[in-house]
Amino acid sequence: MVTARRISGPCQSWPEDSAFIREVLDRIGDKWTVLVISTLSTGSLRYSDLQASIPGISQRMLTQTLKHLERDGLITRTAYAEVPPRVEYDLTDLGRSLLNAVTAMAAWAVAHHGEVASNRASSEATGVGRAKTSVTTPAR
Amino acid sequence: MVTARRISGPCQSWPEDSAFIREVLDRIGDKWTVLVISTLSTGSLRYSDLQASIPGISQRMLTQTLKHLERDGLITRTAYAEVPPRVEYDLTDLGRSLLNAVTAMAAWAVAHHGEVASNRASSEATGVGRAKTSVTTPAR
DNA sequence: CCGAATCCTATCCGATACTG
DNA sequence: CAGTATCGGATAGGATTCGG
Repeated sequence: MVTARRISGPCQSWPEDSAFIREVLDRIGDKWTVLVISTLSTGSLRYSDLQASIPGISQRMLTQTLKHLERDGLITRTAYAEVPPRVEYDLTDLGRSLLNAVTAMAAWAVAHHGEVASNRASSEATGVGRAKTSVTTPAR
Repeated sequence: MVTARRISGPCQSWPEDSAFIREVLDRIGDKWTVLVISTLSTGSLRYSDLQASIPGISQRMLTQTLKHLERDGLITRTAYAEVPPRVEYDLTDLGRSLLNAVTAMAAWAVAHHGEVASNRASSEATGVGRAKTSVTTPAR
């Protein structure tokens, strides 16, 4: 039985909202969504601009990501029926609001990636996550 | 720390930091990490408590997630050499700092999931992400 | 220029069984 | 109680090719 939950402070854990959180994480957790959103933060861009601005992306993944974002109402797609086809993508207000949350995450990453890296290195040295040697018998 | 952003500035995209962002997203983007972190936010818990508090998780995924988090220095693992084995997990300061960013994401999810859902529904009705009917010829 | 469609591979993740 | 080991299905995502 859970004994230690809700010790003190404002109810931090989400009881039934976890489905929503996972829904959002499935979107921003994939490899390219965050890059696309952040690239679009400067203003509308066309398909080829996006592809050029996001180095390792394939057409398949760019198209798929754009469709998902459009479906969720985070970006808009505007196709101009011109002789050389032109399509522009832009963030919606909803997309921009997500950008703020994403940017907070990015700030954390930039601020703490060194810490994480050094922890990971020392863990590898002591074999924390690999071997079964870690008993870490506490002074007790 | 790095304030590193500017909503309506000229150059929003991060040139070389994207690797760090992806590193963090690979961690919090997986299915269980956020749940584990948020569950630990109330205080230290043992293995079986975590498993009970996170309904659909398997031992495999719980163990793997815990190891990753420990390796990155986001949680601590303390094993007591007792007759019934007891292991406690706890967030580090680094883990708590990430929790803040994650909570911001969760707040966004709770605040806007309705909007996203309705957009997705109307997109499905008009066939935005499925058919090739969407030409959306703008007035131009 | 902007995709769609197909193929193929690596990885994720759940279920199950076993150990100390 | 707290894991480890192995199998197998499902999926992400890259390369390539074709269409409008």
